[in-house]
Amino acid sequence: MYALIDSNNFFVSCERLFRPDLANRPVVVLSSNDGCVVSRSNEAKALGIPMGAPRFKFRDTFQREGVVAFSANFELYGDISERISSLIASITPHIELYSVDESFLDLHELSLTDYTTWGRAVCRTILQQVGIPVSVGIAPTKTLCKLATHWAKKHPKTGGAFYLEPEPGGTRAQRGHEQIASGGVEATLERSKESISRRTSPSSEKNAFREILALTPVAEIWGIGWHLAPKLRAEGILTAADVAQMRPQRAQQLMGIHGRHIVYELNGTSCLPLQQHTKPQHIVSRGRQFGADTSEFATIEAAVTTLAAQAATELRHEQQLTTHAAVILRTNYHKPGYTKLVRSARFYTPTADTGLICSQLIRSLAGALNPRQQYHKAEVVLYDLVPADSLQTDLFGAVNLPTDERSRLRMQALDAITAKHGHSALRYAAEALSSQWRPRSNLLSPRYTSSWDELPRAELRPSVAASAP
DNA sequence: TCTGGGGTCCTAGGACCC
DNA sequence: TCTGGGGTCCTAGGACCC
Repeated sequence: MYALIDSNNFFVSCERLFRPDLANRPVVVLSSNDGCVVSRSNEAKALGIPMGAPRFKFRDTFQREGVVAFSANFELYGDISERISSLIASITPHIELYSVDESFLDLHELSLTDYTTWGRAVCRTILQQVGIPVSVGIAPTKTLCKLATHWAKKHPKTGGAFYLEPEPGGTRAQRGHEQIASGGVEATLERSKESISRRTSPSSEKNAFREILALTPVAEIWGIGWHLAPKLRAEGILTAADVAQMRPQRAQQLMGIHGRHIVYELNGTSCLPLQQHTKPQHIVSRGRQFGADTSEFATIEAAVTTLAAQAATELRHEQQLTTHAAVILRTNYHKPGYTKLVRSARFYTPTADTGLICSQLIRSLAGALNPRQQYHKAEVVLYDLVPADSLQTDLFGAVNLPTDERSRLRMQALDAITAKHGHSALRYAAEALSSQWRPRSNLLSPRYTSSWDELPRAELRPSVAASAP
């Protein structure tokens, strides 16, 4: 049995944690450059602001409805996320940290008798100790946990937790392959939409499983995205109940191996085990859209150096080395004549040296830039990673060992100084050539929990306290 | 005017091996 | 009816997640 703990409107909830005055008001958090909406409070959702909405298209709504917008404050969200993770780790060691706001738990060692009561207690504890509202879904497979969590979120009556119990034998064995009802695909889709909007809760506990599957459109199933959903609908497969009744072979034909897994998982057979130990990454990348498009080399050099330095830092943190780095410059995708420029560098001795990676990438870029292009975004990608403790070098690598050792110690010193004195204490000079490229984030909240200068202040005034009733 | 960032995995096809 | 069989590796593209 698994549980999924999923924070509600996570980024917005983090902002509200320090701004209780924003409760019950429409609040959104924006992406980099304050471009798109990436998190919405329930009030903002109710105003019809969709996920990913470009801010400029909803400026009127924001103004009219008094929507409060924030630039994304990832330092704050990361810190709050860690607090929740460590709280969950005290419940069971069998955890998969799936994303910044979601964790799967394997419940087999907890010997619970009442899943729902346990789930509600988890919600209360996290709300009380961290201050973030979460939803808990409990089920025998991760895919069903997702559905259960979704249900818990949509229905306050659940108290934030929902246990989704499959019927014994699964839906497929009992019902066989369903034919599309008369009237064709379109009519069936319409009927299904109607039934979804009309009904909000299953009529009885006994039939809850089948009904919830029948009320879940295919696009809401974990693993089925906006590309596959129309393909399935064209086949007359409209809901999770329909997917659960597919032949696994057919699902694999339409959706690849994931499709087969989804069918089994919806029927209560687990195919996706808990991934407790994070595997080493295959790729490290850092990219940013510029605050304003540019063709100036110095600005681009500063951007690429900064991004490469961030990527190299992450690489060292992961204890890996790269043998292949690339820099990608793009013009604006939304403007005619979109184009990109890719240059790469190879390292015959694997490295995580910021200076080496930066200088090679900048060198590869020099002369390649088209001065008539307005560049919109830069990305640095490090691939072909190898563990830092493996001593694989090229044929002549042994000759360079003293150099490599000096590089390793240099990076160690850089990381130590950064850890003690902050990101900008020690930088490569090219980073400081220009800050023109930096994205806008004009609506940034303070880093309440991770910067001494930005801690919230509380003042106790004895006179006020004394005169209060 | 203004449209995010950072990842993962699978698949098909081509080139190659004996 | 039935081109030999059984592989590996690489890449580009496509799909997904939050």
